[in-house]
Amino acid sequence: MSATIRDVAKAAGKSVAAASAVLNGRTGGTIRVSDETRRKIEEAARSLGYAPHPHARSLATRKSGVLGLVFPYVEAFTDQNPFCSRIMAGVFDEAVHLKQNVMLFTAVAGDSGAAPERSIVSPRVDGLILVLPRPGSAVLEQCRKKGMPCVTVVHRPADDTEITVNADDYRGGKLAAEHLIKIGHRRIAHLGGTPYVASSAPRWQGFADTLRDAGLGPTDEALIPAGFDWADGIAALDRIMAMPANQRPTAVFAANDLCAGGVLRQMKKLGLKAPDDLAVVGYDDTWLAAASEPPLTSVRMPIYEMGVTASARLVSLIEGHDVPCRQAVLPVSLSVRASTVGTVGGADAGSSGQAKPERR
Amino acid sequence: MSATIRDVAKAAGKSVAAASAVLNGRTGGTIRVSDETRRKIEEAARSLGYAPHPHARSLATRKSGVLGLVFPYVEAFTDQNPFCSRIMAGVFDEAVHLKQNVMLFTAVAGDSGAAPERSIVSPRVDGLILVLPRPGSAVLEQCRKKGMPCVTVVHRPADDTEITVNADDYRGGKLAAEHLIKIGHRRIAHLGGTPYVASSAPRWQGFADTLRDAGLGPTDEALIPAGFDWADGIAALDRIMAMPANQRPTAVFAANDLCAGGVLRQMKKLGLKAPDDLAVVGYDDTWLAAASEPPLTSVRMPIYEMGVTASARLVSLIEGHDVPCRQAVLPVSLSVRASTVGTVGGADAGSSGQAKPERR
DNA sequence: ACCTGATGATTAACCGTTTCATCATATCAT
DNA sequence: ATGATATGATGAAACGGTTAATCATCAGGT
Repeated sequence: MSATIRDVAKAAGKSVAAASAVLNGRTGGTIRVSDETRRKIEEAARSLGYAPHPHARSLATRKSGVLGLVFPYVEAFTDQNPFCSRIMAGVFDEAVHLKQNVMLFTAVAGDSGAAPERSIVSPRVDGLILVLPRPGSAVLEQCRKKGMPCVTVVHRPADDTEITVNADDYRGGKLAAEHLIKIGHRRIAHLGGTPYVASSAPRWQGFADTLRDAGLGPTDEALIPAGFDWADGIAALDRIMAMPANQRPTAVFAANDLCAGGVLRQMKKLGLKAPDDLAVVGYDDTWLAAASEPPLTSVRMPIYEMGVTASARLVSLIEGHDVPCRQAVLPVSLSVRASTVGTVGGADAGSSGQAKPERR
Repeated sequence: MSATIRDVAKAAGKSVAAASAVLNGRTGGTIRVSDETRRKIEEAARSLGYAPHPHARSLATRKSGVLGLVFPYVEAFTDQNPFCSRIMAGVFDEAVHLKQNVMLFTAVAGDSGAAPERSIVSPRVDGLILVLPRPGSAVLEQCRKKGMPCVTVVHRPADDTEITVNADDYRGGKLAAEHLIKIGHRRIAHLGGTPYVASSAPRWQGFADTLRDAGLGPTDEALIPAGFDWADGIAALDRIMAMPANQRPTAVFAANDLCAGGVLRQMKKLGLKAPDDLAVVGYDDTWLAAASEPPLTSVRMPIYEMGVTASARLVSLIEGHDVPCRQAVLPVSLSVRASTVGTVGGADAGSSGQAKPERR
């Protein structure tokens, strides 16, 4: 059907080796061609609409030009939490920029029941980006065994040879605590602490250390176990309201924007107003934060940039350059909005969250 | 590095043809093997940890086992609108079910500036799913030219040979209008009508026809041009409030949930309450609808199912079965919540939107 | 003794590239 | 003349599979 390199060579009256060299710009090495030959081959390729067959090329070069992006569970794409989409956007954008393709996987057995790591870790991809909030992964182990380049995202590294991309979770917890302390709060709780999620512990650490340094505990009540969903926020608020009024926190630092949204929703239902009755800080600073009512103060996590970084590092790895600093930790910042400091900035609802990132 | 089929054959003391036949279950045809030989080959493959090289196989069989999923713009993944994520979820789930892989593309030139259709329409994939809200596409043309199997989603087909997956947009518009008429509204506007988006016209048609059948217009004021973003909703409400009170609609049918969310937000800012001051109907029935305040009545579009359908049809096409009914139109329904009928169903905020779809 | 058909398995071509090893010719210094 | 070097180009072997064509052996029927 489609023209092959042999067709091009024949049409130009030259050998396939010459054609291959010209078409790949590899004419500086052992193979040399005259300008005349180059012209003929290029002309033939153009007029035949030649495009190299990716699989044939991959077979010969042992490079596929494909990055595998692996999410830990099937619901990743359909989550309310925009985290996965934004990671994907960053990974994809940078991959395109580096002329790589992206193939999608989830690290759970399909209905065939076959072990997914066997099919994911294959020459189909040159390397893998693993989004791994929880420790341990058969795919990761398989990568090491087979020597497949691999970058983990939101993963606590098992040892320092692992290439990781994380946000500065400790600092995130610290920023939230500092902000709430600075605006006068004295009883502050964290909704979070999911034990198996890698980023939970450092966030709590940063938060707790800051409270301690300010002489404010942390008390036993400072950690209210909560997950990352809307429903977790609703449940958490109910637990707070069930506490004796004199122990009840005046501010909370939620696990993420979605959880914080649940808190705000439940407050509204109970007739409470943020920030007066309870100040609320979210995490991630997705567009949800800017769109919620009232707009949510949130720790901005550079999710898109984490995706970009992961792609860039993986490609470095694939090309054989060892990446300089194995464990990347991207900076976080605080977006202050009305859920902690009343109305800010006049008529505007605060900045717009992370809706439309720019390329670097 | 990894074991090849030749290694397996050697270890079993058999030919590669026999090994290939056994390992692919192709032993009924021209090639026959004894039980003894089969056992030896299977044993050898297991002990060597043999896995076939995908590219070598693809090269020989001219099938890659990869579906390409093409979004029209780079922001698809990072959009506030969960539409693209949900399509992707459906496509991916069904692909996994059918033992296919998914590769991601966007139909815009990367920073190389090269025409994307040349690299997307390639033997790298067996077929393509094109999410194409707007008419015309270089990728689509290229597909037809090269004979690559191809399914479009949310696309108005150019001719009836095109395989498409759509929701019943006409009925969606009708459902929204019927609902609002039934609960007593007489001046109803549609925020939408984006001319180049395929689904806009039929939605307006269904809406306008229903109004007409009820003897309610549509009047000139019944169509308020608006796009699909939060900001479009805000702008639309401002336009409505600028109208003379006796022409102002008492209900609006918004382009989608995001747009409806913008309307609700702006209403809150102006001290207006839904549904008393203005009833609002959204479209898509994503989780946004259930989570907004008040919860939004919305036309449910089976987005996830559209993705599933697209995958299933593409695989049929690839396998050579012509699909029975070329233009699939999936049913829509109406999720009634408090933004049109005050508090519904007592304490609950209405159903939960389309958060966690089940596999069929 | 000879043909027929079934059974079990192999050989080799092919898929479309890349790339190493080699070759032919011309130029240039000795 | 002769060997060395540079230039331009080619043939053929990988890469790791699939598969059509072929072959060897043996049992059964005539």
